[in-house]
Amino acid sequence: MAVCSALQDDEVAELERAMSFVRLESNTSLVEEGEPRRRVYTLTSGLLRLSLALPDGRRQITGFLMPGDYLGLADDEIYAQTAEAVVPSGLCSFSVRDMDRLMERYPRLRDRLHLMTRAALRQARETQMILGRLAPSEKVASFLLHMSNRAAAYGRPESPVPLPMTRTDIADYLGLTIETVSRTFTKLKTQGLIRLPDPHSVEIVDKSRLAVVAGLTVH
Amino acid sequence: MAVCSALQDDEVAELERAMSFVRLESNTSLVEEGEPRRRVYTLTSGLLRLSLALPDGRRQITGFLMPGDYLGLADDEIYAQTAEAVVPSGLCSFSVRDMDRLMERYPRLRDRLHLMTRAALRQARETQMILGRLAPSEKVASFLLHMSNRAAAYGRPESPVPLPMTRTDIADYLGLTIETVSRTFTKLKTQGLIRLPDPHSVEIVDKSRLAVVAGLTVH
DNA sequence: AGCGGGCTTTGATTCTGATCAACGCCCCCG
DNA sequence: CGGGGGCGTTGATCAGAATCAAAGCCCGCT
Repeated sequence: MAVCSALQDDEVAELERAMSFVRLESNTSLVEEGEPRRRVYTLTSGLLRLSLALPDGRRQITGFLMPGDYLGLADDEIYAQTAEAVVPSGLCSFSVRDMDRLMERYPRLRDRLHLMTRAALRQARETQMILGRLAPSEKVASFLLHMSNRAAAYGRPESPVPLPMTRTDIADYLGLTIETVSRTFTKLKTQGLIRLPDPHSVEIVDKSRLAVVAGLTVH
Repeated sequence: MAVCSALQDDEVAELERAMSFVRLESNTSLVEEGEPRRRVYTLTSGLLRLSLALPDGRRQITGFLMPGDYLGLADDEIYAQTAEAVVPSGLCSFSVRDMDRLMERYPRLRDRLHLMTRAALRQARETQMILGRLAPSEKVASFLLHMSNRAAAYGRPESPVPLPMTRTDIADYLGLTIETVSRTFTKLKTQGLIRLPDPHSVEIVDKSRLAVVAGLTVH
């Protein structure tokens, strides 16, 4: 567990006393945007989507949470976004009060969480670039490379990238429609950059050409 | 100065010893994306733009810094984005080393900076929604309301909103072209929601209808 | 006062991605 | 075994933003 890696054994013991487990079914929500923030969570298994909603129902997914990621650290009085399970997921949860106490007591824990918040901010800014300035194929290509890198960071193979989320989720993450996402996958497949054994897994055939499509390298 | 508001008088004194001033002309850069991060800054006067660039020259402005805002807090070894002055600006600067020391010594300073980082993250996520899911008029309308609110937060009038940045900057912030930004301003003017005494100041005539256009209220 | 350049606005056209629509596939369930 | 629904793909059309182009405006400068 990521949270523990910053702690000594005795610290871990105390942390565990303050902690409780949650199990979450697919497509159920853990917290809703606007709810009072009472607990913070860390994902131990599965995948969550974080999203903001507009009054008329439009949705923007701001990110996907993978094991070791935190939820609720950047919010203040109320949660700023909704968190739902993409697949069955497990989480550890702490009351905000306990977590504050723990962070005060264990500077290394606090530092680690702050590092993660800072990384999340840098990530959010990268995403701003993707949303604001990339064409659809570039968006999808960089999404695939990003998911591939994250998988690799968890020691999983970087090539058959599992995409447990739906096309709707991907569209709402990239600021596209599902049709455009689907067509873009097809196009990348036709160009021989990826293979699509099934809709929820993508095999990256030509990573460097995919990086070119992503607009991250000069042509 | 915002940084000082979290400190006692004697703390302020120490802070000031570690600090140095920088003055920045319009359209000059303070730090460049990719440079080693040696100093952190706080803006005391003026306006900065933060941006990311693609190898082919496309640019995404991730935000505008106003007095009291910080620069370089979320980065690690290298700066993740470029910061340039929109208008002549003044900043206080600290070496990363000094700032780390100060944050360690003065928990209230550290907490305040972390709060600002968290707020920046929430802000970046709002911006993701704006970039990914809003139509051009909605983008421009919410940008105007946002600038108006920020002005109000600094005790300035909320209505003639000063927009010192160029149309290009606004376009690169909202993920649009300058033509679309310009046309959208004209449209909002025609609809009687705003007045444009000159290109760099916007008078908000009908705030509530502007909020409707921004997509933030149900029609 | 006249000139030049940067920024903004406006107009005409193009083109891409959204929308509308239909179909296929798969899985669950009766 | 047959039906139905969710999800994904594909196709046709449309709308709107990007692009291409030109002109206006406001400065500072000579």
